[in-house]
Amino acid sequence: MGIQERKTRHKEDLRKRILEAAKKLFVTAGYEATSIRKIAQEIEFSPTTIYLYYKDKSDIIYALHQEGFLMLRQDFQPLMQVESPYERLKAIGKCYLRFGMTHPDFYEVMFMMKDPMKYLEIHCVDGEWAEGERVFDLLLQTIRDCQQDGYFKGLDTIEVAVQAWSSVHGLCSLYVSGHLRNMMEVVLDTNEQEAMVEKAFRVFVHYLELTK
Amino acid sequence: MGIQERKTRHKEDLRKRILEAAKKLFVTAGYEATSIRKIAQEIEFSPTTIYLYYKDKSDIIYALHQEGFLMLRQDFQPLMQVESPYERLKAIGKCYLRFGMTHPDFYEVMFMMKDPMKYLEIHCVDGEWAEGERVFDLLLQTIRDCQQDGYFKGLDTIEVAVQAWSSVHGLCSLYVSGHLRNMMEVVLDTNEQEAMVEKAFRVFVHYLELTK
DNA sequence: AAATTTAAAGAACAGTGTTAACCTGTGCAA
DNA sequence: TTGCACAGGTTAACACTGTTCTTTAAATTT
Repeated sequence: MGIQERKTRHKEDLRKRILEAAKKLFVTAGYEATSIRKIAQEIEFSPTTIYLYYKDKSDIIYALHQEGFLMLRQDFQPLMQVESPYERLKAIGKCYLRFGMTHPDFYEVMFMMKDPMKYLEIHCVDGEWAEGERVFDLLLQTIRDCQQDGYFKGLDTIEVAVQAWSSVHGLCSLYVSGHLRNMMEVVLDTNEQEAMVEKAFRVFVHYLELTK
Repeated sequence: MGIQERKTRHKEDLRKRILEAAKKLFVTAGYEATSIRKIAQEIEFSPTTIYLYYKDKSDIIYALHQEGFLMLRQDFQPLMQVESPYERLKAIGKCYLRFGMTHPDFYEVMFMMKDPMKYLEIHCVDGEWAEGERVFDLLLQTIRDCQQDGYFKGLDTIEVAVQAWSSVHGLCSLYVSGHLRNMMEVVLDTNEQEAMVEKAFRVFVHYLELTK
């Protein structure tokens, strides 16, 4: 049935077009400005049509959430080739920071907003955050490798991983939310927060080096 | 003019009652559920009356933002008596974490939401985030004291402070947003994230100890 | 050709922040 | 005492939001 195929393909196509329109609005105008009606206007369909392809708005932003994780994993992939575990760990940290700073909107959806996490709790069985798990596993494995090289002696792998994640996430989220910027303007009157993020990261790396 | 006084006092009173109603809704139902109309219903006034006392909604949430910083500073105050700078630093970190975990809604407004920061940019001259500055100064001074005791040798005070802030903020925000919870459920099937926050904090403290 | 399924749209509901226009009672000067 | 200005408060309305119910129109199947 070639007709059936073409129809389902067309349907998948529209589903994709909705997501593309949502992403366009999302990255240009931010989450606040991304409404169902504006998405509909973008693809020249009725707002209600969107509900034939996505359950609700949180379903769409969850799709973006997943797309963000795909991007992040693709950024991470080449780093897995780095042989030295510790250098790999540093590279992961740097890469994570760069991702957050170059895609602040995606970072917000992926790691800061409550909505996508609530979506998981409601729609999935329980905590089926596969995308997050995959990325975290990369971190876990790298830290395990570091421990075999003598780093993080006597420390629990998971605890080290959560702490490391918190540190880089803390920098990213303070950057994305604008809190770092405001603090910088007050403490030292500069708005070169990018430089400060890098410097703070280096301080963290300095701490890690002491564990060997 | 006793009458004039009573009137202005009554006006101040209503301004306070609006904020109290907003806070009540805020802590019981979260930010999302705190609407102008619901606040008005709570104080049994018309929604438009609120606009006679607050410029707009962001003005109200900024007031809550400030109130949160007042609470945090009050929590911090007794810690300033701790003589040992390093013990004081640890106490500040613990206190910050506890604040975020016991008042997640306030923490969100104070350190995670973009709105209050944007309010500052628009309404004030430029970066007049006095409340944040005060708290950060406490951290800065404590780290300076630590450095005199031999900690953080060869490191920049501000960079150390930003890094420390990022680390505890990272833990808090992952906790508040629910991301830590979801990750915990996947990696190790437990939802005792409070314990994990504490453990990750101890790992961080362990790092800091190595700088001496 | 008739019946049925399907995609899309229209209208509407309940909610949001916010503004302009309109009362309505109080205080004061003529 | 009358007229007036002004404060505090409300009503109605605008322009949005996400979402659902009902309806239309086209395509497919019988």
